[in-house]
Amino acid sequence: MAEPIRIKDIAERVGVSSGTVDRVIHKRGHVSPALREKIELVMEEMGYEPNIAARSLAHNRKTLSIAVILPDYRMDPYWEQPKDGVERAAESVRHYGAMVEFYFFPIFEPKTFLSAVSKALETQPDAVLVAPLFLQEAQYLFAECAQRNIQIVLINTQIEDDDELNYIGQDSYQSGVLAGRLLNFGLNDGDHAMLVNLDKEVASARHLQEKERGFKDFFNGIEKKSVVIHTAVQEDFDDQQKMKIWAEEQLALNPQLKGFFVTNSRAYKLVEALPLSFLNKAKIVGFDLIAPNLRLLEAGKIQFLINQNAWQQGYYGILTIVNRLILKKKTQRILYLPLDIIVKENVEYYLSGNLQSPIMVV
Amino acid sequence: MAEPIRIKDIAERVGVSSGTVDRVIHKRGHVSPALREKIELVMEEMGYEPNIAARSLAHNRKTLSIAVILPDYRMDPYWEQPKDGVERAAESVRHYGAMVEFYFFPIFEPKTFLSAVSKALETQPDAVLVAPLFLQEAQYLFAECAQRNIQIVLINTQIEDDDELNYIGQDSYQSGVLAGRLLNFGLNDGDHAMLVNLDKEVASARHLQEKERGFKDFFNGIEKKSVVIHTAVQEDFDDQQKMKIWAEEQLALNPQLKGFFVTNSRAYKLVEALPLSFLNKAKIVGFDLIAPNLRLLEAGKIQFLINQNAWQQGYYGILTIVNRLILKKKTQRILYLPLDIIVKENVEYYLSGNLQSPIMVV
DNA sequence: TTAGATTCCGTGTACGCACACGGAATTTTT
DNA sequence: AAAAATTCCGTGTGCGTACACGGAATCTAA
Repeated sequence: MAEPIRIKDIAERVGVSSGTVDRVIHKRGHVSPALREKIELVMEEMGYEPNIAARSLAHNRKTLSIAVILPDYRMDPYWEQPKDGVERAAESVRHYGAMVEFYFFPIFEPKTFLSAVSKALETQPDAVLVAPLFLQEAQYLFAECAQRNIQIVLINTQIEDDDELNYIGQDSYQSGVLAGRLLNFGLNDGDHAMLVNLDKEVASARHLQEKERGFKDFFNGIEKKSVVIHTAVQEDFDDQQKMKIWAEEQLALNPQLKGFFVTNSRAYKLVEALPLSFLNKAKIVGFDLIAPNLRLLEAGKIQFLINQNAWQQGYYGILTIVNRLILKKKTQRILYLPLDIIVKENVEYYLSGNLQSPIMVV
Repeated sequence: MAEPIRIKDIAERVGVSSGTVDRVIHKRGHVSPALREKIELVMEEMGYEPNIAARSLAHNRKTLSIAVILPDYRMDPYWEQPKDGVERAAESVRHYGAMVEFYFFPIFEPKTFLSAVSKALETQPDAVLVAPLFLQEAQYLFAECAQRNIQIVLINTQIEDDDELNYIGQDSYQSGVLAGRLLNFGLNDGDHAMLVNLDKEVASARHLQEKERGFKDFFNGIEKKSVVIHTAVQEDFDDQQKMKIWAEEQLALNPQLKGFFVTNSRAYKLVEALPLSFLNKAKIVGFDLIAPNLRLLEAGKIQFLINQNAWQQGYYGILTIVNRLILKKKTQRILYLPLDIIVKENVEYYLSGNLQSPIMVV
């Protein structure tokens, strides 16, 4: 077995001390250009790989503070997942000196988002993990972080930018296409289907638009079958009365309606509003493994759920930050998490907690 | 932030030296019972958690040899996946002193399996990762390992045992049920479907039987629809001529045949044998993301692939061994990997290589 | 030419843990 | 009761890295 190369080895090879090599590795200057190049060359030649264990042992007196800005999980079960993922990751990296601090804001309230951002930035964090639901307000956060040199990682909502913005989450367009395919399996020629946005205008419509685009593109692309697509927005998803009335209207207007695609985690709200008689033959595709959806999946009222891996968004978000700032590993700027297709038979494997144990995180 | 508890801390608290605490931690004896209990109590109280980085730094001179016994990947594309997973994991844990050595045997040849086992055991490995395709011959391996105190981890084929056998892979029964559900989506009342075992008798039929049981149980459980299930075994899957003839026979015998479930990764062999005219309307469910299957999925000739996560079986297999024997972490004895449902739209996320980078493995 | 400033580089220590070694205390043997 | 054996426990060193500190070499200015 090839003995791992140590700093000492390359130091001896070059004929300098390990301290000098260290300065080159960390680009701390105070090394003559000629020497530096020579050392870099030898490092390359010998294939030096830092010993991560030793490294983390050595400089573990540093502490890394991470501010996590998320919608209040008490207002929407979806947001429990990233929160739980963050907590789990925080636990795993605690001995690195990484600490996370949560800043929750009521969903749908841009102003309180801003005040959460302010509070977070006041504490001078080294990094920020955020779900930038509001485009406008997020820009302010980005600007501040860029200026103060704060590492920033986005989850849930992807915002394109010239800057080095990091994103962990789903490919919205592709998830729309996937939803199209799944719904299509259950539909016959001539059936109608409806895409439903159970969300408020104020929330960043960006990723919902992308899903819509993907969904429609799928149905435009298929042959041998024609399915008519309707779209609808319903902001009053929390008012069960209104929902029921609205749902019945839709069914009355479109007797051919056989399938629904709910673009976020609120499929259960739609199911609760639909008449039972319709549910028996309806095909419904939604998102996310939250409790109310899971019950309906189990009961056969929802056919497919697409897992957005919200838990992982939080988990990998924290790991990415620690990887960058403490372990100094390169990490990819954009990480698209898998679009898991969930049915009754495989749901248990995705209820966060299965795949976490075998992974060694030091 | 709560300062992490060190050995030194609990030593001071008890009034002994760190060496004594160390002996208690590692159960190395030479500590009086009274003291031992006291130390254990204080460890519990203070919530001591070993610093894994320091630990792995300290005793990294040990080397761990792992023998990996798998079917020859050159004979079946499926077996490239666990091999690749093993190699990737081996690379990740190389600096722990873990070394893997492969022992391949021609698939379907129990005798050469035995000779691979012999060769492997001759090298006195500390652990064995094996796909125990042949029940009888595997028992010999198990007995030897138990006697020599060699850690053993099974992948692919689960063999129940009183002993502490470790398994990483799929839940075969459940994957059969899942296949049933997926196929069912595309079938109508009165359609016929066929379960096909493209395998040789000699291979452990165990997990194939389980899949069959699950598949049939699913169709027995559904209401409102009746689907007739046929089953078939075809050992000459490598002979394209025979396959074509056989396939046409089946179609002639059962004109109602609309769907196929291939119980292993050889769905592409069936597709290659089926007439094109039939393929356009056929529903086919298979296993595994190997190249020939992927092409057909892309082309729409295969509707669903169930991912058995063969790559992960190898990867986590090695990680589990290292976790146990080097990092001395507890690991679960049985790890059922997710049954991923793969269609054209989400396949790219599962082609091993996406989720590996953000994970910190030291 | 020499003192002072500056650039460059080597030395030493700490991180938390594992383990070898040897000393002290206790028990057993003579 | 002294010697030997045994049990019990403390000390010290090394793992590979990060980084503070200070010494040596080079350069600048007088």
